[in-house]
Amino acid sequence: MVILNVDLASEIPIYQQLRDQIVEAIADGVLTKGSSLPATRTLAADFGINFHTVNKAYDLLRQQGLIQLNRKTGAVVTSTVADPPLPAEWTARARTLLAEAVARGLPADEVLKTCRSVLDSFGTTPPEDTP
Amino acid sequence: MVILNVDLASEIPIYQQLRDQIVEAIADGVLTKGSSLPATRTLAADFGINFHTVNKAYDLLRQQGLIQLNRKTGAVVTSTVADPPLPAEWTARARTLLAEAVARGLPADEVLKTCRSVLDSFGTTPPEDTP
DNA sequence: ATATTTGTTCTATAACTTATAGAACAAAGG
DNA sequence: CCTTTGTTCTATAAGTTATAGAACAAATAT
Repeated sequence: MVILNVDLASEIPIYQQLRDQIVEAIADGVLTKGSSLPATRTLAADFGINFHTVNKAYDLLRQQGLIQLNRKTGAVVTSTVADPPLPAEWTARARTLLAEAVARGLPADEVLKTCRSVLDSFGTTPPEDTP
Repeated sequence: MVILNVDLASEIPIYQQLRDQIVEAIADGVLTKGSSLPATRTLAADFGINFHTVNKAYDLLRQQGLIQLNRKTGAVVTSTVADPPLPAEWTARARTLLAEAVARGLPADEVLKTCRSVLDSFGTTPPEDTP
């Protein structure tokens, strides 16, 4: 299973950390269509957190169409979103993030280069063996 | 003064909305070095919010080196950050945001194109007349 | 020197969010 | 039928957000 971790000292809520890491694992190709995620109770036990917290992360991912939740068989990565336009909310967050860099004085080209580096880093992690 | 607005129904905390909008105005060139921001009490009165809330937004901006707060003369946009490397936190947020797009199935080139569009949109808003 | 304006600090309350907790239910596979 | 998994309900506690009042201090204008 892909390595997830939880930083209890982080300002980012735990459920958000889990969701973020799973999204990044999908983008990385580490998790692909059909990959299973650990059960909510298992992951909770692993991290010493509550399974409701894990469930909240999974439910976010389900709402975003990235995973499917089934009783007994558990959480599974879906195929990529069939019609994946970026929501307006995504663009708003991108605008804020990029504005922060530009407001700091970085040239737009350099910001774009950083984004390209991040995008290029996806897919370099070997996918896990799906059982 | 640059148009700020507050959406009380938003999930984004009020102080964060104000901070985000000011950052974007700086990136846009609408606010430049030396531009004044409204006083905390003035902005609070304009929006029917508490001046402590506005102060929290201004304090974030001050911590990020984007504005300077002076008693009596108020908040002023500083020159761009002298040595503006992007903090690791910025890159982490970029990674999460970009991962969301890629996880949805968008090709990296298309995501990059969207980022470029956003970056290109900065600076197209005419700067305000600084009094 | 005083008044005014602005940010800053302190204390306090209320509502909401996050995380936890327990219990139970329901679906599904072995 | 048992086990495993997600789902739902109710509840509490701690932290965050926003508000509120009051006061202080710095700085400018008069």
